[in-house]
Amino acid sequence: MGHNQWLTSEEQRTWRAFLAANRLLMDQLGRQLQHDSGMPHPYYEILVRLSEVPGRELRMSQLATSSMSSRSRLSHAVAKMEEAGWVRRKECETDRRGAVCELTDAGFAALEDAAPGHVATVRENLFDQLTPEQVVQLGEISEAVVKHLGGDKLWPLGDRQS
Amino acid sequence: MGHNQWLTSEEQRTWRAFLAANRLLMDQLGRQLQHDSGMPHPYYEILVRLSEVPGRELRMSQLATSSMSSRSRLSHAVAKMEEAGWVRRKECETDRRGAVCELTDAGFAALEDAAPGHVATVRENLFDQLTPEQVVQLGEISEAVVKHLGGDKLWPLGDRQS
DNA sequence: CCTAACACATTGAGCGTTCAACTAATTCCG
DNA sequence: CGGAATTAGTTGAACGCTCAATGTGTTAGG
Repeated sequence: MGHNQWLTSEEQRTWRAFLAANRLLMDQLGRQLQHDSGMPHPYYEILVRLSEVPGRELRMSQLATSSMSSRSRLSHAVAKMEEAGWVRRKECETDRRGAVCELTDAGFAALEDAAPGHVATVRENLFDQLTPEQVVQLGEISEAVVKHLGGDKLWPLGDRQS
Repeated sequence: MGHNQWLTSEEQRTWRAFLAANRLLMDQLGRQLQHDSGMPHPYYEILVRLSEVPGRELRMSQLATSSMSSRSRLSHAVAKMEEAGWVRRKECETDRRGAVCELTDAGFAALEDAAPGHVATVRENLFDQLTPEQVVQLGEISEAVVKHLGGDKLWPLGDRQS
């Protein structure tokens, strides 16, 4: 692994602030979404992915990686969301093992309902606290981490065309 | 709240990278800790706080805020860690409602066992991917978020003496 | 071909977290 | 002082996630 065994004091400081910021931010986001829209944050992310793709449907596998879920997590989540009527499972034409997950109109509507409050929370608690340069910096830092953790296959993050 | 309703495209990009980085990083950390040391990441953080304080004991309430737990979460967590023998509950002398949580020798040992692997994972997946300037930037960004989210009362984060 | 290895997706048990409800002690204030 | 509001901490049910195991379809290699 890296250089020494321990963190420098600058790294320590950063690490602790990072942990605190993340937990506070994510807790806040989750609370807001759950309270105002009755969905946990990961479900929201799944709906977003589906809503952005042509046909509003995706193979379970691609939906999993693009929403950073394990397959298992996604299965459970889709089961719940199917009960809620937000999503529908279909068989895959080209691979009989596969399943395709399709966003329903009700699901799209739920997403449209949830989005404004969610975005406002993100803005208030993150972007309103940062300078424009810091927004860029945070993006670069995050992309470096994602790149290392194999998130290559995530989506346009690398911003080549498409 | 903030300016407009939506995020700029730069903010969008940053936000998605940030979400991906966080989930990938935290999942990795949790997996490593659980696998190698049999504890979830939040428990590790609690042990760390206790280990750093004189007497290795803290009021439940302070332990909760300093580890960014809800009271309820901490109660459940301490119950589990008490079963594991890592921690012990004592009555509070000055407030009969209160409880004090004390780190046992076994708990300290468990922490010492877990630390090297954990730190190595943090280093490999975060700090080794960043330039020294980015480490500073991430610290500043995180502190801005923490400050807004009322993490004032967390701990020396604001780096006044103490 | 036909089997062995692999990939897709689901399932259930176990666990940690949340939320709301609750007990009990303390503080505030008229 | 004495009652109301606040604060400390716990509890149980509901729920999402992880992990390991399973079923089933696909691909590769002898």
